[in-house]
Amino acid sequence: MAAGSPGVQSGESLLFLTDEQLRKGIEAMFFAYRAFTADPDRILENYEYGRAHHRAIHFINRQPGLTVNTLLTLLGVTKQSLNRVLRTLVEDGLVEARVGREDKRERNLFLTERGAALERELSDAQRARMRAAYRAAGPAAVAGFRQVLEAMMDPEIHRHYQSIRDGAA
Amino acid sequence: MAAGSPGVQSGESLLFLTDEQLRKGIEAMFFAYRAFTADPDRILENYEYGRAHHRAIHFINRQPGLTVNTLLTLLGVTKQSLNRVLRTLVEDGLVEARVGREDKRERNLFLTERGAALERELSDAQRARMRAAYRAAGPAAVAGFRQVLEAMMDPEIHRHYQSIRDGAA
DNA sequence: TTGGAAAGTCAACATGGCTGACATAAAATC
DNA sequence: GATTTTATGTCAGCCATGTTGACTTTCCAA
Repeated sequence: MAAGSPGVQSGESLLFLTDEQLRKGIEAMFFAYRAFTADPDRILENYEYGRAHHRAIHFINRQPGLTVNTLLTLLGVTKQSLNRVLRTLVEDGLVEARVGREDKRERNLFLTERGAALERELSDAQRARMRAAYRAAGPAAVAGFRQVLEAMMDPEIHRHYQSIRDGAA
Repeated sequence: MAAGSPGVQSGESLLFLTDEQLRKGIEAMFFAYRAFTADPDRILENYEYGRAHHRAIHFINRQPGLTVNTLLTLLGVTKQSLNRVLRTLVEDGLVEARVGREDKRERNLFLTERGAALERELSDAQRARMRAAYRAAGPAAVAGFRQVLEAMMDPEIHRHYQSIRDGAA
């Protein structure tokens, strides 16, 4: 592993690929992600929920009616983990799981009014921080931010991401 | 909460601040961070360690001789949580905790050769993904990526980040 | 009608957060 | 010199959330 050696430079500078630059990116990801989750986490403490509930609520709001299996793929956890979370959300009346119309084995997930209210509270907080960061960095930086993040995702997830990226339902 | 209304546009377009754009950034952060941690996590499974050990090793490698308290601040966890991790790393001979020279209450943390070897294995894997993403996105995008992440951090952590950003020791 | 997929459930376990309480050593302060 | 504060370590226990494995129910489709 040729540490820090960007190799012979072609036309464009490759200095942005040094180990030093990569390390800065890695640390920035760590610190930024912690801030990114901090606001919703604080809100969730007031309820009896955790980050896992937030994620489920987010994607159900995003694609109302999505199946458990789809949600499983998006979240990248086991059905047992997800089930524990979904059960409490359904019991508490934040999520409704309707039997599928075409395939009755499937469950289509929807937020109730209460679920939507919590989703709003959580995403308002998360968006506020993101908005401040976007504003501070400017539109060109935001474009680069998204480009790098997309290039970092696992290809299969990136396909999912793209397919839901531009349309709500 | 004026959902999606960027308000009256001044000279520069504010379309990048719409809720839709923010939502894409939020989801991109989630998916990218998962990929970001996936490679080290896979390696750590072979040892008996977890993500917490990785983080400790990373920062000890970054600032050899740093104190437990400093590490605590960087990681943002309780001393009990960190202690559990540090104890196993010291017992297993990956980390050395030397009594402070000036203040003997302090412990200065260093990686042993074995610790440094694991650090290299982990960061090589993490850098490989980051490098591929950087290369795919290009230098301008990388600059924007870092800008947005820095703007997203909590101010206090951002100060820490900046102070160690450009120098190794 | 039967095989297999989708979903739900139970049990058990690991990791890594947390709090609270307490111990020790050393520095700092009175 | 005595006291307080600070840095660290440690024990015990709790919680959230991830895991695997085994099993059941439902129901589509061959």
